[in-house]
Amino acid sequence: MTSPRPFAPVDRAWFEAPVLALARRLIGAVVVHERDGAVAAGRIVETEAYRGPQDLAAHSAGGRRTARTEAMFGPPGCAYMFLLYGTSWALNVTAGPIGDPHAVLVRALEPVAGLEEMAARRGMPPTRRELTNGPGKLCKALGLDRSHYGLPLWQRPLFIAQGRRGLIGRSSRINIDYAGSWIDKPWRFYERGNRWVSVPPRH
DNA sequence: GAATAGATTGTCT
DNA sequence: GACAATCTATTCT
Repeated sequence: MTSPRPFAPVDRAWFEAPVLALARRLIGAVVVHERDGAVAAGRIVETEAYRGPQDLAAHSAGGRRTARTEAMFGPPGCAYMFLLYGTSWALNVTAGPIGDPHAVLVRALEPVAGLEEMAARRGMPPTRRELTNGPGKLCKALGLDRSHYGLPLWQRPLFIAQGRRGLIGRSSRINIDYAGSWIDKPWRFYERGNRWVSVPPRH
């Protein structure tokens, strides 16, 4: 076994794209978290775009700007972390120019490095889909939480690296029943046929 | 495999 | 005090 190829952060300009384009671009890219000399990383296989202030599914709907949503209003390519149901953290990549509260939710990863550490954090074998096939699960596997709020994703210790592109599909978003007609927007992107996608889309 | 209920806490009303 | 871009265990079939 050779040691894993080192991951290189993408350039800051890589994130400068409309939120839907960025959500698509992120499929196949790799999230890398370095801590204490250890690397945990996973290929992104599922994302969702959130485009406030118009999008009622976004936390920034109606231009709501609070301590929680502040990162969405900042520069693109930063981590917007938030807590779900009091139990799970979720990772978003901010998008759009400064002032436009857009973000891309990372919903599922295919583990590519640091498998043993991820398995230990999740308390299960690294071969299980449940290791990283959901927004909360992948944050727990990578060791991400509140402390990563607002970090730029073009530099260590938490960054995006280039990865192999796959065939991309799209569908409506998951678990946003409160969002009226915005439920139906096809703003979820995923890699077709990848077993780590959280909810297998019906085609 | 599908459906259901309970957990648990930061954020906002 | 209510709620949430979810996860897990449990109870069916």
